[in-house]
Amino acid sequence: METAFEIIAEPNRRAILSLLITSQQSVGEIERQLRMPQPMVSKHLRVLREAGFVEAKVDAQRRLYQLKPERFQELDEWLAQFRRFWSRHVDALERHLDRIHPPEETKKKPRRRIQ
Amino acid sequence: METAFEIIAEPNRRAILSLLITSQQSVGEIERQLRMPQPMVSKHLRVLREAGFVEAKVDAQRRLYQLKPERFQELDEWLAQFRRFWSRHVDALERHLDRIHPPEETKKKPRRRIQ
DNA sequence: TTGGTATATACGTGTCAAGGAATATATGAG
DNA sequence: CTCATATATTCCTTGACACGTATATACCAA
Repeated sequence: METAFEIIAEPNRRAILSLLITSQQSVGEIERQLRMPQPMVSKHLRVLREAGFVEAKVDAQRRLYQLKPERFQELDEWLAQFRRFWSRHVDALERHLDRIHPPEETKKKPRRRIQ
Repeated sequence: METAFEIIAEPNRRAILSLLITSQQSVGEIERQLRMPQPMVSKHLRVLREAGFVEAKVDAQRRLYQLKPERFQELDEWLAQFRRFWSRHVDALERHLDRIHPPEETKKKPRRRIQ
């Protein structure tokens, strides 16, 4: 279990990460919100921490976990390779739809010129 | 193995996907470029095809595989949740670095004003 | 038909990680 | 100290899946 991809392959870990977007959370808070046994939460948090997705601050008996950005950027960079590819397709779809159903004259979202 | 995340957790599958960015490829071409046994290539391609990451066109005995965009967009949407979070951090880091080591007067990349 | 090339599938095996249960460690309160 | 709360760790079992080998299927050529 080394790559960022393997880490986020696990659904419960993704759930934890999403929870932490809003704000830092203690283990107990995560446990309650996700209705997950506490040892399971701790184990997933350990994986996330060792992988660099989160970090923990000590607060008395509690540990407050929060996101760290680096690994997300790494994922984003991999995806970026494909972005040019799929945006080509979005453009093609847009052109197609525009032909079927021409865009209205709205000032707000100027449509990209064809060619 | 249902989610897009599980599909791309496998390194060989990511390698195949990256290969296909440039252009469509036959199974044999992938096999040679990745130095991977042919049955392994076929099996990973099956997973990728059933998951909607690629599609195959028949060309005589060969199958030409190419990328499909939808699942990539799905991954991107998940990552997007975190983008606002990590860009906050990039900004903070930039401000920090600027304080340590003030930016030169270069016309090309105007630095964002602090506050 | 036979043979050759290209790709897919089936089967057996080993590894690895997720999950559950029990227990350990740490900190605070009284 | 003792008890309670919060979190971490250990042990075990089980299932999934990646891989290798062998074989099957598909298509073309002669």
